[in-house]
Amino acid sequence: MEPNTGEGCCASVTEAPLTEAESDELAHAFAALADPVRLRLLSLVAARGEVCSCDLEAPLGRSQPTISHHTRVLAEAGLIRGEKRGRWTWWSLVPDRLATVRRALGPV
Amino acid sequence: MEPNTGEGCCASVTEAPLTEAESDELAHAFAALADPVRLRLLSLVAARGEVCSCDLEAPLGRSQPTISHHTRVLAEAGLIRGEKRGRWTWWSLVPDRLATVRRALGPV
DNA sequence: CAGTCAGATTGACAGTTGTCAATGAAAGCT
DNA sequence: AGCTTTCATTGACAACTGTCAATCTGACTG
Repeated sequence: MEPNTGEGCCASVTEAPLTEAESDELAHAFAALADPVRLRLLSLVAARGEVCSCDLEAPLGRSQPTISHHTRVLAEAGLIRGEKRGRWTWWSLVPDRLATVRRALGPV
Repeated sequence: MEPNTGEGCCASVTEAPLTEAESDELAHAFAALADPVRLRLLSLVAARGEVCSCDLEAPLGRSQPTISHHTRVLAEAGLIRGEKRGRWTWWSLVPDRLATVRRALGPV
């Protein structure tokens, strides 16, 4: 069994004891997922493929600054990516990052 | 495509917009995973199969009340299960729960 | 029964987080 | 240039969270 160096492709909770660096990194990702508004935001982005911020306020029932806060948290965790086009910022998923986090919870 | 009722077996962020109930439930699970000490605790339990609380203080570098706090959070999220045998509480994973949370992050 | 040991609970405190109103910044329109 | 729209940033505040010292509860031991 490979030692878990903290730099590998797939740190997993169930494979080998996590290093501090790995657990910090993973905890950051899970923290981004640990809010119901952000989870619904994520599912809206997933459902529509691409969404601009202004289309999130109504379905999520939060103010514009709050939406901006949540998109930033998700983006900093690498789970979504924003692309500015004209006046709009278009948000989309980062599937690889989601897959990495998912794999951290155990064998596929 | 099935509507997401909030009572199904596998609410998923990437399948259909989450209901508020689903996102609350999921966020609770992710919040339990959103701490590096708890992630390392989880990986220790996974590595050894069964662990008693007293064996967690040293590797995690936290006091006994803090360990007790973290095991409680993980247990309330359904991710680990504690069984009292004599003076010790033995902790083990709940694989089904881990799988459910994992599946919430997308298709297998 | 008195003592010890594993673990839970309580209380306190500092640090973090979700929220919104107000403001700022950049792009497009007239 | 001036106005509007879209989003980001700042500041403030209440709520929550991780941590430990102190204490309490049970279970075993002698």
